[in-house]
Amino acid sequence: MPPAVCQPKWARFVCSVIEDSRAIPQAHALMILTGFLARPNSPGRLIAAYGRSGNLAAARVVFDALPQPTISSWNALIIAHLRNDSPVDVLHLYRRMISEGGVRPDSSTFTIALKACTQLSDLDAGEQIRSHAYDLGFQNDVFVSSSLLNLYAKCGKLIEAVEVFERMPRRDLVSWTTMITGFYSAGKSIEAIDSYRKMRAEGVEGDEIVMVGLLQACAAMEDVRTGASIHGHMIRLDMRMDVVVETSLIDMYAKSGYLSLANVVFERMRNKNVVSWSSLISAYAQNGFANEALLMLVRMQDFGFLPDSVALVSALLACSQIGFLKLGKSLHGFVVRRKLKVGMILGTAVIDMYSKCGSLLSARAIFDRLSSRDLIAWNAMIACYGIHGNGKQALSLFLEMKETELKPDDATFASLMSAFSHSGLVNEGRRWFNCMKIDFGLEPGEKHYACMVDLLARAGHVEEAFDLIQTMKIKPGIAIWVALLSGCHIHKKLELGEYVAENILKLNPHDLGVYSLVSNMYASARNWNKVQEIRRMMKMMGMKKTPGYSLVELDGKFHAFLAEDNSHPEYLQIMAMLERLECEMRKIGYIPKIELVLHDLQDDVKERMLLCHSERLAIAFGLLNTGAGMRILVIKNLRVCEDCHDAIKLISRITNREIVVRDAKRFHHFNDGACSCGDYW
DNA sequence: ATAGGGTTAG
Repeated sequence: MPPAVCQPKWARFVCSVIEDSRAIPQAHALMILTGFLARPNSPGRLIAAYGRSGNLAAARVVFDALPQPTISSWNALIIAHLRNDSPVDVLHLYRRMISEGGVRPDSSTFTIALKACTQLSDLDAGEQIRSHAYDLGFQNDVFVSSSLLNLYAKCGKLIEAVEVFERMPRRDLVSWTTMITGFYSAGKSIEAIDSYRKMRAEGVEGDEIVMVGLLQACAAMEDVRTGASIHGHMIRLDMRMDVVVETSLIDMYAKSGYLSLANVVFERMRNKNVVSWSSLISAYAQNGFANEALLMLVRMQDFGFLPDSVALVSALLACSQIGFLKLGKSLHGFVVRRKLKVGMILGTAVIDMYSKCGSLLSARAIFDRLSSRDLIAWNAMIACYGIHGNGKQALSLFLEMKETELKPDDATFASLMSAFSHSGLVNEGRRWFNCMKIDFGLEPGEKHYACMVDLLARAGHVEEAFDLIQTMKIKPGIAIWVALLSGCHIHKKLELGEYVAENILKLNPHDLGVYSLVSNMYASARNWNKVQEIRRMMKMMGMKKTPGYSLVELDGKFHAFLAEDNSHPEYLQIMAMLERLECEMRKIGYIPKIELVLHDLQDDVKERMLLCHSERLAIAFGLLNTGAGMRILVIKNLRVCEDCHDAIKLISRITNREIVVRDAKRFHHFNDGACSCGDYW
């Protein structure tokens, strides 16, 4: 034992050195030599220091050497495990402490144990801890209560959470914040904002952490007004803006569609981390700016940040949107090389990327390799088969899923029904549409009805489709009537068609495509007055057609084509190619469907317009710039017209190429004069 | 001595 006079010195020395993780072992040795370790709180300090430095093993050695660990040592050891992401061990140690007896757990013991339960979403363990804490008289402890409140809220037990909150004798900023984020994570954003108002009414001042919760709630509601006013409030009060707050601001602006504001916040950040970069990438990807998202992925690496799985998921989403298979593949490779765990979210993103880039088989291979699959993963894979027009596979996957303990939801059925509608599987469609309601208790929504009407009407069961619409509890929207109308058009049900057309016009559609469908209907019925009227309506309303465009990738660069687009540098070669092809096509029976062109023009001008549809320009460009036998992938934002569909089939045969076109609804794999959709689109 | 509330993704 050192002389008593030395102790304060030792204490100061040990305490200062213990903050430096490299010096902990030396401090440890000194503490043993000097007997300092025998002081009541010293082992706790040492264990905590080892815990902070991530050296759990050493923390345990110190603890195990204690003849009679005090509560501070127990707590320090438990906290060390919580800090090092071992919530399972936290509960383990907690139970060991209880069963070994000798110490009385205190408020922080319960607090930590409850936090571990929250991380594990283990409500049962939480209940045990709660009852133990209450037995020992901690029911009014703010720390225990807010930890319990958090556990309930994060596990979706909102009623219990509110109960705990209301029983608290004293509510401080932390308990309010817990309640607010609890409401947010239970999907009750309005209640979250309301709670904040109540908190202020009780005179509690907010800090930057509670603002994060509020911003998340605003983001969920896409309420930029409230979000921006919170932002302003923070600036006025000169609150500390740390990375987390700023990232929440970026997310709030992005989710509300204000990308430029999100970008301003991002550019002004003094400290950026991987999360802030990821949130910006996600902002761009979610708003359809694939190019910007991918640029940011590159830029973050220039700034020394390695993309984490969140950034990769967003980048994969961007690849899906534009059909960037090459980059998607190399991102997948990056994931494998970095040995990132391909969890469900990343796995589903990879599946979605392969599928939307036309590689259905790769998508399935990844799906089969996932170690666990949740509902979203299954839904995504079923949707893959759907957009590729493979209804039978979609169904068999659905049946496989039914055998798991997962419960199909409305998204599952939306994917399944759309798969049926893309494959013309009428009987299966009828059967599972009814099953959805009867066996699964799911009320079909707009999407499900639209698929069913489309399926029935196009298969010729127009009246049945019409009857189905009559039984709907919700008011049928434009999509449903349009599905019925195209069925009427195909099957020449002119009388019903005119009635449906009237219904559609009453709903004031804003899409010019809908008007041309209606106009075509009237033209088939030889109702020229109506055709004229619609033409006048279209002019009067000054409606612009959504410009159709097609994308094709070459050497990592994307080339975009509009219809009749002469701006591309290779325009002349492209046109020459298309004319050459048309000549060949006519020899094997191609007749341009000039009736699809609505304008009052000479026939040869109409033919020319068809020839210059964006997908054909993109395909010709692809043919010109890729070697024989290479597959061509074209992404189109609108649907492929009937004439292009015919034409591309012939082009695939003449050029002996596999041509894949992804349009607004689905994939068309053209090969040797045929299309995978079998003209069913 | 230690402890409760916060950011991004399919």
